[in-house]
Amino acid sequence: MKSLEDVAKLAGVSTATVSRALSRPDMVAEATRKRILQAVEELGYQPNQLARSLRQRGSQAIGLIVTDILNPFHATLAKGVQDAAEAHGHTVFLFNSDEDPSRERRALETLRGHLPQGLIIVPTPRTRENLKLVPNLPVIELDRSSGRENAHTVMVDNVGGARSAVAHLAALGHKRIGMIVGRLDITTAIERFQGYREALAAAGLPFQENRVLPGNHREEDGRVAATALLSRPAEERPTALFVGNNEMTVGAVMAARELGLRIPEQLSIVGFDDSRWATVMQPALTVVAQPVYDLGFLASQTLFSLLRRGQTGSPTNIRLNTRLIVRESTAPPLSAV
Amino acid sequence: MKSLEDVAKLAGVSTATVSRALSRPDMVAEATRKRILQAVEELGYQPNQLARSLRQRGSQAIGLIVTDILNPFHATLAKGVQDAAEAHGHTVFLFNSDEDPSRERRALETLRGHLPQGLIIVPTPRTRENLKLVPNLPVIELDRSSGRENAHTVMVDNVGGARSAVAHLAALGHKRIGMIVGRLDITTAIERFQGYREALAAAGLPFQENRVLPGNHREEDGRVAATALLSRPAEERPTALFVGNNEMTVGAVMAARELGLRIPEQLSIVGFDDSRWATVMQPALTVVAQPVYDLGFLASQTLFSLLRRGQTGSPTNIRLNTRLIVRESTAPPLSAV
DNA sequence: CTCAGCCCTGCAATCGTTTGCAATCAGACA
DNA sequence: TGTCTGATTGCAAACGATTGCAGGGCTGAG
Repeated sequence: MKSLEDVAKLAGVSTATVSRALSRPDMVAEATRKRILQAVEELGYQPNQLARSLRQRGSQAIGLIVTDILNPFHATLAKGVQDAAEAHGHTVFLFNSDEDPSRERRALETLRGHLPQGLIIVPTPRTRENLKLVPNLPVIELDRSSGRENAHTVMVDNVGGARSAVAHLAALGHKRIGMIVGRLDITTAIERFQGYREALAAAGLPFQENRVLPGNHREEDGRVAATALLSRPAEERPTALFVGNNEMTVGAVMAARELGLRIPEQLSIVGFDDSRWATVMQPALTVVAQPVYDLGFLASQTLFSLLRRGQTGSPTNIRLNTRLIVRESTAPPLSAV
Repeated sequence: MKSLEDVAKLAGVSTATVSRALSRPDMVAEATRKRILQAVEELGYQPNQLARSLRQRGSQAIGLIVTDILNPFHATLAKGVQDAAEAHGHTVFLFNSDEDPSRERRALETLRGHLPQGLIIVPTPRTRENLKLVPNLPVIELDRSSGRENAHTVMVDNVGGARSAVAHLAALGHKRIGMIVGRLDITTAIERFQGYREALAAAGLPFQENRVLPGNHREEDGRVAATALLSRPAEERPTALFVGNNEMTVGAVMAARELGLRIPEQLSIVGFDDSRWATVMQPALTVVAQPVYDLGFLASQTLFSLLRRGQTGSPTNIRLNTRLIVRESTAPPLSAV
């Protein structure tokens, strides 16, 4: 590795001048600068970020902690965040909490050692406490809320999205609409559940607790919950299902197939969050689509504008709209035909 | 942020002793160490990685550059790499080249500034030159080969995988087997293409150039290529298609649907690389499955054993086996029934 | 010709660790 | 008691950048 000193020697100046030539070009004379830049070129010099960050007490980096990088939803978030960060000349340190608060904790400890400028995090139920590890770090909460006071958040309109899904089912004539909801200690699940109930009420349908089952966001949970909901006698069985996240929807579809229920004739399904397989499967799935990439990109931008302006008084709270995409997995119930 | 000095003051020793108490416990007296550890605990001290790495001329981190983080294949690789790295107490700096050599170049420049211990990279066609930016860095090439001499590689048996897919089709009675191959400047595509030809030869089928079309690995390329191959008159049209990567397979399936070809009755399809939608779509897709997570995990492990032992003379070259999973998208051709 | 003022540049301290070397101290041994 | 050994500890110099301050040279005005 070449250092500032090598460049300085070659250009016949001091390291201070080289440093200035690179970071504050207007402070050094035209001729000197040219000479320095040439030396830089010749040696293939690249600044040592560690030394720079150490001296400046802060790196040109931000942290990103998602809960499941294998989920395309999170991968897309990560890409959005990275693209925006790159445009601001920052590096992203990506960590994976796997929904596990103790892994999240470790990620924060590691991250802290690298003196990031800020953090974007998809919270777990323990994020509130864990964030005490990084007391003065600007944080943007992404997709979910941790419940901290004055937190900056970038999320989608979960209530509205759920409402539109369930309203769609109700409009088709469904009376018995079930829901597979996520973990109720996570805000997205809570909000989607609320939207479900609001839409039922708006359609004049009764809310029945036994038509709702929780799951832990994984495919298998969706299958188990759907199997339970759909195994009941035909006259009680839900004719439509609203599923609270993408992975569980796969499970629900599989369960319906195993039970021999044809979609959409015998069962309508709406999922939350669009995905590759939702468009490829047959029948193609009706979903509440989220602007996932934008979510990540905006979170990143919000963080950077926060960094530029300093922490202003009032927190930023962004909600992006969802969009109902009606495909082939929803149709009027048999009885209504 | 607390520093070594804060801890030293509280424990009544010098910073040198604190440093040693943490990194080489046997060098400091039992009693002192206890006192220091308590001070560390009390202050919530966390070492500044930047200072440490600067001094040690190397960070506890490795770099990972993949070509498309949105592709679940790469996301899974990343998880494998990260899990193994974490087990070794290392951080992973993840970058995304998007198959773009100049982005790859920038990633390498950024990475270099952080003094990583090593690098795991999914090469692009320009990786050979780009790697000159990081002259002495231990590198593991993942999934593909860049063509560098003595490179360490961790890949799958692409030739064998392709052979098994095409042999399967031939055994079903297909005579006209087409292939959608990737970019022929990427080794995975070259090898899979080779496997395709070997299998044809082994089955006594002629190789016909006009049954093979290249694509750029994206869904759209698969659709275009498949449309071209399948639009020919029924008596020339391939009755089976082997597609060289996961994204393009989606496109091929879509194209077949648009052309009104029923799978598998009128067209058999085998894809390379398993995925979520391949199991969910109907008919479920027959695929050549790769041990993706293991691929990433092993690459990471290989890198760490390399770091421990130092660069030994002979390069490590690992090939993992693929596995043909026969589902519902392959059947005997109509003519053979 | 002198001197103020502006540009440009260099000196040297600093960021928080690690680590070679030297100093200190206690105990052992003759 | 004097010396030696070995275990602990501290001093101070790195690592490679940034930056406040001061100095040197040049310009132009008086």
